[in-house]
Amino acid sequence: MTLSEEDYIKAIYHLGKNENTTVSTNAIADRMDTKPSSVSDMVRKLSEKGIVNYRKYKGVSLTGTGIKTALALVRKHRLWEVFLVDKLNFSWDEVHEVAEQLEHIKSEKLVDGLDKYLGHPEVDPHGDPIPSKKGEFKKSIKKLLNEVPIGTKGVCVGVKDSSPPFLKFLDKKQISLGDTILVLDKEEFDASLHIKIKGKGIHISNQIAANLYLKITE
Amino acid sequence: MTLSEEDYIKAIYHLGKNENTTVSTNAIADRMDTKPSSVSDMVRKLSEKGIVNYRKYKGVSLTGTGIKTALALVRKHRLWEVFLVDKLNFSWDEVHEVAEQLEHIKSEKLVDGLDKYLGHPEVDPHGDPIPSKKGEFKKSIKKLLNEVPIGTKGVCVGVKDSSPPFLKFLDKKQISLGDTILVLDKEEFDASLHIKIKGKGIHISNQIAANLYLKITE
DNA sequence: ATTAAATTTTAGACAAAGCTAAAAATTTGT
DNA sequence: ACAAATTTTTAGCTTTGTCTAAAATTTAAT
Ligand SMILES: [Mn+2]
Ligand SMILES: [Mn+2]
Ligand SMILES: [Mn+2]
Ligand SMILES: [Mn+2]
Repeated sequence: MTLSEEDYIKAIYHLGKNENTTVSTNAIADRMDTKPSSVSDMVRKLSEKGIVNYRKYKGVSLTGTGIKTALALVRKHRLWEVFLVDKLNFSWDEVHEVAEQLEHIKSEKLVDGLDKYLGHPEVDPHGDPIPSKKGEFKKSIKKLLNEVPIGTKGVCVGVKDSSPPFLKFLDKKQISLGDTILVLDKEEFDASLHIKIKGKGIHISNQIAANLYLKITE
Repeated sequence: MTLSEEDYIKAIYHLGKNENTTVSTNAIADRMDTKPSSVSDMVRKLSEKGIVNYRKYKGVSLTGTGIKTALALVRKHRLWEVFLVDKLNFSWDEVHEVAEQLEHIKSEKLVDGLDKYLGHPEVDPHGDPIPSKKGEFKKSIKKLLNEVPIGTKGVCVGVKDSSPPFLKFLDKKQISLGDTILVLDKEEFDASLHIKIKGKGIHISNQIAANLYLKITE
């Protein structure tokens, strides 16, 4: 499998929304910053190799082997992201480009070793689940922090309100994207939340929570 | 710089024996498992890019930029080898193939982060020196263990006698390739050696020492 | 139901990196 | 010194992955 083929497989996988819905030529071209004609060529080749199902003009989807291949790549990509953040102190937004390269390194022993070394992590720094060696993984969903039940744990992955005052306020409260948040309790009076973040408990208003997206696994 | 170009640059560097002697087309082809005609093509291309000095039929050598590029690659290769052995418990002889891939990952932050994370190692698991970020590094030489002065430290990199009895004996003494050895003392009587290996001191005959190669830096 | 618009595929070219076979240059042996 | 052997280069082809422009197909609109 070439590097290029692998990137196409991943793109088809992600566009299929973790389901295995059929995706269009243009969608792949857009995502990969390439031309539709190049996609047509590659998709025909992958089809001949039995990695995708493809009928001209009708779109493309991954076969069984295709899905397996995609999951192995996603696994590698996300494990490397964990490595970069946990061990080399990369920040949330610096990991993707490098992981995009590292995911193509071919060595089963390396992936297994990395997985073990990192303590078999279940999610990457963006809160996305890491498929197991066998390709099993939990679904993840994105929700507003004020809408999840007490006891929920997830990764802070975005803001609804991106105005400077709100971002500045988050900064003051030391809440950053990529932080893991655990909902400890909710006040009945004003629906404000007690959460655990970066090891310590803090108290935030419902209004804040209503503007923070959490990625929750399972 | 493409992956292929990088591998050629490294080959030319290594064939130049860490000096910058001129190397032949066939030597490159042999080392890279490719055909001389392919080498001719690539060498012309690298020459046009200012990475090698090349006169037809007269051999090739690295330019200043060529050497800098080669050293950066060697640095990455050897840092990854340290990572694989120290952190993921790869053995001595399993690292090369994977490092051959990892050395091509492009990210300055990654290399710097890795270097720091590994504690700025000076030699790789084979006892070869790791160039600094600026391209400085110490020379290394290979000597028989019985020929080095007291106080010498190096990596066990090979045996002179590779007969089963000797190898079996090394195994019993728990001396393996890749081990770091420090010469503590030498007995005047029989020139036997007290060495430190794997943290503890042991005593070995001169005959053993005379069949073990040590790679010494500086 | 046609026509227009958008999407997708095909045809033809190109750059990178490799190969084989043939030609050119250099080195070696006598 | 000169023929033979070896080394190196060139010429011509192949594969992979990309592109542009044109043709084909599907979808949307009137
Ligand atoms: Mn990638
Ligand atoms: Mn991620
Ligand atoms: Mn390499
Ligand atoms: Mn090495």
